[in-house]
Amino acid sequence: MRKTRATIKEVAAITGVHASTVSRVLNPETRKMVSEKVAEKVLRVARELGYLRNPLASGLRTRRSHTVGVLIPDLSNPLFPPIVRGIERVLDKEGYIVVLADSENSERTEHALVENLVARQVDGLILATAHRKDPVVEECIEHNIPLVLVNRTVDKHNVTSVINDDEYGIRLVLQHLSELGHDDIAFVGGPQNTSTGHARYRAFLSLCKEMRLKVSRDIIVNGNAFSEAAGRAALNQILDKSVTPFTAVVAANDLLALGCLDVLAERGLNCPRDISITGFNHMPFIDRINPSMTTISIPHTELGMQAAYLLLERLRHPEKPSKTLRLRPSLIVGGSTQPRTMPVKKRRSSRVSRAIP
Amino acid sequence: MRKTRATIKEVAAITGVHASTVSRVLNPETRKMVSEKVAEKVLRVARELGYLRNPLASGLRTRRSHTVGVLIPDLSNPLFPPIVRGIERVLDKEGYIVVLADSENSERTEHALVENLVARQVDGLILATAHRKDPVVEECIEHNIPLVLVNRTVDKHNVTSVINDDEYGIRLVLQHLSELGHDDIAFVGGPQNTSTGHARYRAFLSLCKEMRLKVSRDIIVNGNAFSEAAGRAALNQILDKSVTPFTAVVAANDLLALGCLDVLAERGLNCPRDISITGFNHMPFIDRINPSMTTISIPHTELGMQAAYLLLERLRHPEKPSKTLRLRPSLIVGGSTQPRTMPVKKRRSSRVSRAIP
DNA sequence: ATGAAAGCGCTAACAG
DNA sequence: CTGTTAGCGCTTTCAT
Repeated sequence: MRKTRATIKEVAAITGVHASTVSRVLNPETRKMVSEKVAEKVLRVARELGYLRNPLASGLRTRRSHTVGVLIPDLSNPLFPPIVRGIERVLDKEGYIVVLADSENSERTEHALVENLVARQVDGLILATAHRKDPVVEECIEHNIPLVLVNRTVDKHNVTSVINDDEYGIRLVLQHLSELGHDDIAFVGGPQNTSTGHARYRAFLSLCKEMRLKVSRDIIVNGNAFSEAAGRAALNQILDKSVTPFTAVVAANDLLALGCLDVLAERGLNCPRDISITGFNHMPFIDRINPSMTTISIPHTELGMQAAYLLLERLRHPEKPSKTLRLRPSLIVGGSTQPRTMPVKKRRSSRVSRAIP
Repeated sequence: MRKTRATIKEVAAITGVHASTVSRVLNPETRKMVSEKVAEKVLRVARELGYLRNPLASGLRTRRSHTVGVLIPDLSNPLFPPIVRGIERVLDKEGYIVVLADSENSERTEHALVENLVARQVDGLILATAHRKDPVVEECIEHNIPLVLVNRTVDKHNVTSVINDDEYGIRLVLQHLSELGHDDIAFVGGPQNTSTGHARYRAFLSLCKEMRLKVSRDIIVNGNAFSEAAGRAALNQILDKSVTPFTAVVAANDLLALGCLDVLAERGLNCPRDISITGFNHMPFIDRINPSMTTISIPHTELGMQAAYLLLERLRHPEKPSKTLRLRPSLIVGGSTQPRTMPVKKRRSSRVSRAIP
């Protein structure tokens, strides 16, 4: 490669044809308009010169940048890297590049980033940041920007999205606990302004009913974040204020579950002997902690790949209706759950011992 | 925003000035060439129309895309997300966007990705993929692409890079173990074709000498990857073939250390009672496993941020000589290390018990 | 099947 | 200070 890259014009000059012919050859869609002979020659010269199409120039002309923006709330949350990877794997193969933006969980940042991406003519956007009511999503819809949500949905609009089947995940967890004999089950949920937090909470309520497990509101608390701190706070609240005894805790996410684990340890309770805990998400290395976590494994990479496929489809057929893809998770059984051992009487006393640590 | 975005021309027409004047106003560098009055008017109109500069067009003209490519070998390795985040935080503030590419550890992919990025006129590249001899790096240098390496260096060229001070990290680890009374220390290293693997290995050797710790080649094995499997293989090899007893293992990375932990458990040895283990990198959640890992915490986000700063500097002053920034890590003491308890005699017998599990 | 010409939106000389 | 002009590299009518 030389200091300044070869242009279509140079290829044309050397081949002895006009620039537009070269353009036609180099563009798969118009290749057939040119005779075999000329095409071959052009291709040869282009290769010799190490010609690379300048996407800025062609994008300026065609208004397509072959660039996709991906917005992530927090790349250091282990949930997202595999999603990004899945997205990238697909998009790269299709000749798109991925512009990654990490909003660091700030909605203002998010807005600015989207604006920036749109200014840069991204062909479409994949958002992993969406809340149930999300102004940024509204904005994209208004401006008619091809959009796919991943791991999230919004309430109002019917936006194309690919998500985990959270109800099915909660079902797996409850079935597992139920088979182990648990039927007084506490719930430590996630923020209700996210579709995942909401869906898992709703699923817990409705499935408990369906499976004839007791539902007691005082042992159900939704945290304000998917974090260890929120998990600690929620379980502390339950243990301090509830009157209903329980033998298991369903957490809406592994981080919440870790927080719960801490609380039990602090209060001298043993997991799983005294209380079983389940997580959700199957974070990397979550099975290496002690006790290893019983949790729900979500196909994150697949989530990303499907999101990319859906976006490509949207780019090619913008008129098609949007749809939601739900991927099935699976249960990972770890050491954090075990058959319920304590008879009802004992549980009461144990509850007291928890309340007065 | 309307269907089609406002252009500089429209702003000019409405304001009653020429397009170039608008351009001058909108460009910070040339703003002062225009009178206050006109500038204000232009700005107002631009805001009203929701004007956003088209970076493709300006990039085509100026040959600067304000885009930076970031190449990562494996985003699902928890090492990299914080680096990417740091890069992004800085670059975003400076008006650059980050095109992320994950080579999935394949050199061919890496080559293709770089070519693609270069074709797209990225202003510069940050590579976290570099090997000690790296053809892609050579390529970038040849083509004179502003380049910064992060977490890696190459042997041959003097490429701007920002890395962890691995020697200092190993020093911290050895000091810690030495203070605990260990002086027969095994080493499970990483791949020697990476600068990190190599540096930690060299540091281990030289610092053992400096600190008067015994160095026995039969309890020093370098794995072929920074992975749990490689760690397992290496420690198994040591335990099966070595004759030198040891009371501690220094692993070049947390994943390797995890593999070592597995091997000990399989062989009925207890960490830290029988053998202390140290990791390197301070992976998220590594302190939640059992025993929690004594390891070296690397300022990953800072690594990324500094890489971004160095790249910006390179873009603005390409003539300045390249330099290497070394960031200081710190020691995190966990439960995987404890004072050496076994007297020498006992160690021998314990070695036998390891060899015949 | 190919060439000519125009223009995507912007910036940079050059005038004035 | 501001307008004129040209052109970045490519695609796309429209002719031929």
